[in-house]
Amino acid sequence: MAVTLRIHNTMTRTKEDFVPLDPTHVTLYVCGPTVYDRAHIGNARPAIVFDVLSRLLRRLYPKVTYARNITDVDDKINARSRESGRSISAITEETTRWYHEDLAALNVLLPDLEPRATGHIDDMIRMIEDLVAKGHAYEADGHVLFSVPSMETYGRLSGRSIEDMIAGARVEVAPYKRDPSDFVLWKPSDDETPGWESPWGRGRPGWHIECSAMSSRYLGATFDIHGGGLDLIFPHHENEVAQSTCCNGPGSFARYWMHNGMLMVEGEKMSKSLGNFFTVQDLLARQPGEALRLCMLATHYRQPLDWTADGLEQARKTLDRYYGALGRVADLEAEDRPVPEGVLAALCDDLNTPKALSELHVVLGELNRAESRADQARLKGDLLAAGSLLGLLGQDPEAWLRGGEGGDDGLAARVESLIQARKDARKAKDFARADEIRDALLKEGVVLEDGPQGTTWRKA
RNA sequence: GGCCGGAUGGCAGAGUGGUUAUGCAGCGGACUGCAAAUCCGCGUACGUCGGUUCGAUUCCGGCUCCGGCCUCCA
Repeated sequence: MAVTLRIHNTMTRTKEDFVPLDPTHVTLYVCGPTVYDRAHIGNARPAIVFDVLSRLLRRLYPKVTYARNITDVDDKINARSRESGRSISAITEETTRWYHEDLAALNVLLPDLEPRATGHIDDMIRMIEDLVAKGHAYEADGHVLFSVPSMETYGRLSGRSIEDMIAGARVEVAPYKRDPSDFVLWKPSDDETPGWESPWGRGRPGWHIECSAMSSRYLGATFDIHGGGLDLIFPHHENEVAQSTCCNGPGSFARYWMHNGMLMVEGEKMSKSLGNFFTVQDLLARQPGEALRLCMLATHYRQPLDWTADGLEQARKTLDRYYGALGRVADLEAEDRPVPEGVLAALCDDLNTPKALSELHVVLGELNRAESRADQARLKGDLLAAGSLLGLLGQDPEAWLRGGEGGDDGLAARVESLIQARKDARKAKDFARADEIRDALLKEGVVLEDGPQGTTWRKA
């Protein structure tokens, strides 16, 4: 491999060379959704970012196992069930299906594994038993709690000391806790709440234990990369580290931690109370998924991303340019090409997607300038190779430019006949009539473009 | 209050101890019957105050502003 992948490791707060535990098999775990509601645009960011990472890893290494969990045990789900009267499973199954549909629209590939918490309760119970046996957890009042003071290095990932947390604690401390910073591994369930039999009675797991149990089951006690949103560093990931390393030994668990930045909307914090809360579904009604994806990749994953209508519009226009160029060479078989060096180098530099996109623009310019068929075929190949690594430019150019799969045939036929009528008018030098046809179509959102091979059309 | 991150041209957004991406918008030109698309050319930006340096947007410190986390939010 010509290039070295470098990634910013939250654990060390520095950019490091990525050296996998096993160069023949790279392992990646990303925190997936809690399935109680439609995915919002903030949920889409890690999905897209780590999708690009997984595509890149597959390019660089012979085998990659990417696991992304589904959290289907959670008190928010329980609350939703009580409010709506619908069963837990109906809610989680429907929400999971929505999640898959939304991500598919964003061209996010499925991970290799998508373990569900409810399928791994036994693994979690075993892990909790182990932690109790090792003196890192205790039972109190029907709960099992992780004993934070039992772990010397607690707080390393999030960079905070136990004193900081006590000083800043703004949550009342449950009376059964030995220490205010202890957190729940297992809690009792009443008859109305989902529960599983355990050595501590009927109950359900705490939030953090599922990721520790499932990552260890599928990727091993020690694996390469763990990803998620910045807001998960504390407490979620810190607690995962605590559970897993206390169970499996120091130095185990994730070797590199990657966290994506948060999303803002039109310069403001995204929140339901401000009414600036977009679901992926809302946005897909306005713009194609590929435009959302490009918009997401136009900002580096660790930076805060300001989601704006303007930015989304710009992303769509950018794709119009790419697909316009690809449409002009649609009849040419693309040469089979490696990913352009500049694009690959940018992605290998801590997933610098904005830089990669600027390199892609260079290729676009070259394609637009290319005169020979050979150059065009080569550059088309470059564009498609880079595009597939980023999860972009995979559509049929004509379908994109004419408004996607849903375009009605009637429109196409009507536009074609008007183009013919305009052609006749132009031949007869009746430019007033020709312009009239063009203007009328433009009012309907159809743009005509006269080229050397005749007139083509696209949606505005 | 504690901990962390950010501030780049009209906008978005990379990057760099000295030659200053990329895109959008704008301006000029080529092409076109006119457009559109495409191509060519143009804009010398790095919050603020100090320090280090021959030289700082880039390194260090103060300040201001913005954002995140502080026990179940991606």
